[in-house]
Amino acid sequence: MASLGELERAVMDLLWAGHEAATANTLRDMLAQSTAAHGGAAGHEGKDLAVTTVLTVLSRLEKKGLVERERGTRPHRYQAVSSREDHTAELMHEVLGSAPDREAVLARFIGSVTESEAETLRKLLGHS
Amino acid sequence: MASLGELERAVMDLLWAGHEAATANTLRDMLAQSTAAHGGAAGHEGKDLAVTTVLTVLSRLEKKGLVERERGTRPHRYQAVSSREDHTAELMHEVLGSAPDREAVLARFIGSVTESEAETLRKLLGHS
DNA sequence: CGCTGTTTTCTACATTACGTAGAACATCAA
DNA sequence: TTGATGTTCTACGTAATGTAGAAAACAGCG
Repeated sequence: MASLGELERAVMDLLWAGHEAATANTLRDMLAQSTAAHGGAAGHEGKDLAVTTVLTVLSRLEKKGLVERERGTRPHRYQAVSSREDHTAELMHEVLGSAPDREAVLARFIGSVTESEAETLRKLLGHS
Repeated sequence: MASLGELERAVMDLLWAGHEAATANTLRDMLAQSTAAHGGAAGHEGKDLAVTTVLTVLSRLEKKGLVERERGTRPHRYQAVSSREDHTAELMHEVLGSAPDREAVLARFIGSVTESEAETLRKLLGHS
């Protein structure tokens, strides 16, 4: 119960990137720009959406518990409930928990982590 | 591109459990039994499905690359392409890879791992 | 207070994934 | 060839998602 559609993900990416709360209009504009300036080939084309579309998506994300809004201000301001890192880590735990033999999964998982990441993990696990 | 429906998951669970290749009929029977004998409360009720239903699901799983079939034998025999552990670990990597700052995600991830799992990880990461 | 521009909510439709299975086609043994 | 058994095609219902117009709620200005 945590998969996102393409547009939903694009919106979350924006909310996660600019760490402040944003309005639907702001987000619509950002989605329209969506600079292909990454130097990469892939990437979302500049979608030119209606504000209502963005609002619908935001409502759905709110219902999913990923976004919360300030209702006080007039153009409501939206922000991610948790950071991208927290959310991703949570997702990883969900996936991990879906298997009976968690430790076996971890073994496979560790097997294909980059050395730098392995180093990070060693540090994090060091204490105790 | 890796989320499974309820029935798809049930089928994969069977294929992962009994490590041998199975026929659609066998799987249909297994799904019908689906012993509530786990002692647990939850669990899938004994679904009594048509064989074609199982075949459809198996085809879809094959298209998703999760299942492969022997076409030689007459009742085709189906089996999981990779073990549940491998598949789950792969999923975890997909999730992890979806974030820009992988190491930050790992930090959060490690933060909420059980002690026994942490121990496992230390062992696995032990030798530099 | 009523009008108008802005913002939000309701309602709606298209597309796709998935559960489900009948109809039609393929195959093999007798 | 025929019948039993197995597989593929086709199809429909439901839910999620992308998309947005219509309608309602508001806030400031005469």
